Amino acid sequence: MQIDEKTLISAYLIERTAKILKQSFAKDLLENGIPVTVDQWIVLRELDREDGFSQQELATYTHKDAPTLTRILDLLESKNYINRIKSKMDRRRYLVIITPEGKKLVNTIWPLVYTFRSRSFNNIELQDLTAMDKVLNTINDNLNVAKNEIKFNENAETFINH
Amino acid sequence: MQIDEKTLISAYLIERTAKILKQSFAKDLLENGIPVTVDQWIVLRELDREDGFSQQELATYTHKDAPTLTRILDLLESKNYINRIKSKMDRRRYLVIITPEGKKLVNTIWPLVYTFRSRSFNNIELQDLTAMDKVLNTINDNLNVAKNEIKFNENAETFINH
DNA sequence: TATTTATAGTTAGTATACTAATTAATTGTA
DNA sequence: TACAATTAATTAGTATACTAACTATAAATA
Repeated sequence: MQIDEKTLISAYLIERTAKILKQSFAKDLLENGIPVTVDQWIVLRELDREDGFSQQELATYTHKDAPTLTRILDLLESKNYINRIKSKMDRRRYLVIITPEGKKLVNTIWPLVYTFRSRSFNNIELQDLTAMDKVLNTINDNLNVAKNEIKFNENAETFINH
Repeated sequence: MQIDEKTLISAYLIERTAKILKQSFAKDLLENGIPVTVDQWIVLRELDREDGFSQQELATYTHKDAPTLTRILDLLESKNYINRIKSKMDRRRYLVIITPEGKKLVNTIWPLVYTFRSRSFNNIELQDLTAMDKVLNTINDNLNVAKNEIKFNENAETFINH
């Protein structure tokens, strides 16, 4: 097998696996009657970790753009899981706060996440995982995207889809 | 570092890299004045490889669902890159055909793809790539999705985002 | 053959990614 | 201070993913 064909399959696998990870966890949420989507969960989880962010900060941490975050927050607010509070320091900003109901929902979801993670990464050897991370980091470097990014090992939890 | 934290970072990297691969190639298309999106390219490329498929077959090969494919074909048809021809054997079906203009566009895009692939997979060692593929295949197996899938090495080209 | 069931494709509606434009408020500067 | 530039958030529009419902046709079966 030639290197070209090899990288083609690898790129396919990266894209396919990312899609499957998201779809599978979405299915888990649905089957457990969780009334938020995967992307809403990402935002809610971050707010549970620490709230009072401006929307801009929250967008950065969750790797969502401003318009997308606006709509996700609209949905979360209509379900009473978050609130927007006008900042007194800067009246252009809102501080985004998670509600008690939001915190309660987050606690319901975490066990599903842990189960999902151990299921998806079952039977994988640590040395292979290390090699994969090396490849993925290299691709990211090659595509010149890591520069303004928050370090992976500090903030992976705020972006990952589950 | 514990295994839990390790898998968290790995999952983050998979999802992030998939996103970056797509975004970067989309940027390449845009900067080169290519008048189709990445997903339209995926469909067009498959039709250039072999056309005359029904939409259902095309949907399977490109990993798109029927409504998504309908809309992508609508866009490609309005740009005169493909045509739908009513099947005489089964009048529910269309046969999807690439036009000469479509073929011309595909030939314009291929060089961008090869450049993109070698750029993104630069500085990567073959043994690490092999380990990564092993991990990704295991995750796919763990999430029970490989069963009805076409074998990766036969059809990666039809799905990959670039 | 008539009816039921299944299939191909489309349409409609929601959620998210992305770009561009808009509004309101703040900051920088002449 | 007045004006210009910047920033935070929203709104609007296009593209795609996903689900559900619908139309037309074909296949299965009573």
